[in-house]
Amino acid sequence: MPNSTATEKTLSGKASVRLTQAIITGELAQGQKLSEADLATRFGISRGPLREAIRELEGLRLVKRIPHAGARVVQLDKTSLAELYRVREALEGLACRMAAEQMSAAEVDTLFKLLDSHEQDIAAADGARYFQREGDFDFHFHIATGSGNQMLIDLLIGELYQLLRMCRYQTSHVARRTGPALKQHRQIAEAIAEGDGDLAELLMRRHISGAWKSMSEMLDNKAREGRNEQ
Amino acid sequence: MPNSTATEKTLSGKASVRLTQAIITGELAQGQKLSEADLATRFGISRGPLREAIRELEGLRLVKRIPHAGARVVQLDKTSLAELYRVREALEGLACRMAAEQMSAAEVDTLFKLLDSHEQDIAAADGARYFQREGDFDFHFHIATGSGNQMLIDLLIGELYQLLRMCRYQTSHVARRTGPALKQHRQIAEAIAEGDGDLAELLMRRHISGAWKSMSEMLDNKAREGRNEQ
DNA sequence: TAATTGGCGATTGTTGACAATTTCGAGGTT
DNA sequence: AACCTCGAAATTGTCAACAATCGCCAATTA
Repeated sequence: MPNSTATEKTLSGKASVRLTQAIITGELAQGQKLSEADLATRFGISRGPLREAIRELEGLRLVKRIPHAGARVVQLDKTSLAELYRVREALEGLACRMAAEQMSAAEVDTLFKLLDSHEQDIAAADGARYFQREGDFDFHFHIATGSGNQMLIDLLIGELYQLLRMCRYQTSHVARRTGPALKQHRQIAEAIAEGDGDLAELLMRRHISGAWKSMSEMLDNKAREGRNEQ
Repeated sequence: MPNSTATEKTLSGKASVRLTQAIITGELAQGQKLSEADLATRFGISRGPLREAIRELEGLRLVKRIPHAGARVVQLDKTSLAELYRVREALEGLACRMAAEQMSAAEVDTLFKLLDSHEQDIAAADGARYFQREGDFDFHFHIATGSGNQMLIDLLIGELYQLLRMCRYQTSHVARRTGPALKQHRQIAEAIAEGDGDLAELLMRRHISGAWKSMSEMLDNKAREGRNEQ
């Protein structure tokens, strides 16, 4: 529940969060065309606000619009995901370094509490699911915010994370190793607590490039399965 | 003339580029409110397309919108600029590394031709002006494009560079040392030509952090002058 | 006199009808 | 049979009127 923009009172705002949800959950499939008339009637609003909502999602990079040809949900093929992770590594690396340099003691404390909470969730029955679905983002969210760099925060939370959520949600059915990830999170948190910017950035970059490696393999497996099924 | 989006046939598209120009040149001052009715009549269009244009600029981070309270041109104070340059260093560093890793020979050639052209412009009478206003961007544009990472390209060209252009255009009256910048550009281009990603990233980061240092000093001087005038 | 509240004006949000453009299919031609 | 052209339907873009919300100023009250 990010909802960065505090715009939930206006119709276009409501439509925007609803559309975002629909896209992230896959209710609107990747590459699917967004018919203005259809969606407007489905949401019970006029086409005006709906168009603005679509433009808002365009800003979040969740849809691509072509004049006179309509808007489609963005397509995340393997190439795009590789690009996304590469950019993410650079930006989150920076965020992590800045967080280490200037997070307040209270914020660091919250960070560790987050980790404890996640550990418990994982111990629980369906913890793995929860962790991979949204819990993981709490950690990265908190670090991004802790960077204190508003532009960086906007870029990460407002754009990259939406795409990541979409990708992750739609591949959440496959198993994931949550153990290593949590251990890496702890290491990162400790580097931040010690104010070691160099180490914090290094660990975060390694964490993300590892996540990409894992995701990349998974996509290959999925592609192979798909071929075999046919 | 970036105009990434090939949308110039629709009214909202035209209004968008016109607004962008007005903001970058300072014809619309920073922090100024954008009245829908006023701008619509000034552009000879209806409020509908104009609203969409404003939302487009919101995506470029050139305006900030608050529901029921209107849109204002973004305010670039020193803090925001520091944030911008920090993010830019990370992203252009990455772009430069990737460009070094995989730019084609033809692209590298174009890069050097660009540098030659810039050198001549500087030699000319008002070369310094031209260089600082737009010519410099050609160089960074080309490297961003050469990274081959579409997401990175969108982020740099679609968002960061617009803000930089605005900032630079509006401070273009002050003197700038163009010599060192051009020399650094040459060094970067050579690192790219040799495929040395590490060096290319290092040099680009240094180039940008140096640019920020120079810009930062200039802002301080300006602030001091302002104080003395009063 | 200072703070509060009420209403008035201005601005933004929303709507449904209308215009322009693209797309898709039918028909004819080579 | 394949290709091109033309036209109609569907979709997007634009408009002007209407409704809702916010900010400001004045009147009122403690």
